[in-house]
Amino acid sequence: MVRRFIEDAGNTSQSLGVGRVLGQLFAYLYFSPEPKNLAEMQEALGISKGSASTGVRQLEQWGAVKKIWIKGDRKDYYQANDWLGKILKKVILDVAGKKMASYKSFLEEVEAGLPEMKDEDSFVRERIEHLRRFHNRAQKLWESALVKIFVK
Amino acid sequence: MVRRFIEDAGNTSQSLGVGRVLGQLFAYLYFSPEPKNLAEMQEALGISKGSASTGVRQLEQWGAVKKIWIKGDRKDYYQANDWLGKILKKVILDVAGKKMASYKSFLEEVEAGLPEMKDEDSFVRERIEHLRRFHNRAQKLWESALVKIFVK
DNA sequence: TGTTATGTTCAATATATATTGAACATACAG
DNA sequence: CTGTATGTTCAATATATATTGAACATAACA
Repeated sequence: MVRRFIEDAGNTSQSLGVGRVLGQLFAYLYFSPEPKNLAEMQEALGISKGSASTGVRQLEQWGAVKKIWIKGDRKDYYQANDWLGKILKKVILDVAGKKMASYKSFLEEVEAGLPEMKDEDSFVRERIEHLRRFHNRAQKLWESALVKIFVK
Repeated sequence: MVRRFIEDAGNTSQSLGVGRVLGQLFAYLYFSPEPKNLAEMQEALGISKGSASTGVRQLEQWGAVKKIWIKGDRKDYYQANDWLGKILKKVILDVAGKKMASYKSFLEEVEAGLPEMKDEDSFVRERIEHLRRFHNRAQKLWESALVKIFVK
């Protein structure tokens, strides 16, 4: 049963756009009472060493998982946190933030190209002006959303 | 210059996760004073007939573009709308909505599997309970966000 | 210090997703 | 009704992204 949940979680994380492994890893740890090491994750999920290592660190960066030291054991153990809300916020901030950045750099390129533009392209200039005004509003909205997310 | 903007828009839409063609198409129409037909789009962007057709209809569904009839001409012409805010909202609703749906169906599967679960898995049951509570809160938040987006 | 167990990196590869284009559908003109 | 110009569909293919795994790094211990 739990095996199936993990499988489903992998499919879901995949369609959410963060790759199959992350979902599987988190679900595996989330449903495990004891912390697990990389070898166990690899074995349980049938994934590679590299994926387990990379994936679990990504989860850690999102605060989805914490590292546990077990004395006398060289291996790194990991356990899922269950602050689901917190985790989701971080993931959204991270993912959406990257998208924001990509969009912003597009706008910067447009603005950089603007001076080179011939005067006859007044329609284009106007549209760019619209775009810029929209960008300013959207930027402010996004920043206030960031504040809300962080404060709450 | 405008050619470059269109190119950039394609790269941006790609990294935003909606494919290169949609960005190119919208930018092309957004910077064109006159409406354009499918053949022109195809020609200007170097894309296939299929892509032009499919892409422009997707844009239309998002309200990013409107169809124009020119009398005496059999072809369909399209023109960009410049309600950028409105468009962005629709796109986000659509994209995020699909993701929501995928996540929701995951949760449904988990709930469906629950009765089959052995009693000894009390830890798993507890975690599922957490998950469900989180889901309810998140669902409400999402719905209120929907309302805000639609009302404003 | 050298040996071993573990974790990390990144070029090669597999997988998922977007795009193409040829076959098909549609509708207007003659 | 037939021929032609246009739009659509979807299996094949190309592209972008995620995953693998062998080589490398690191640190604990003898």
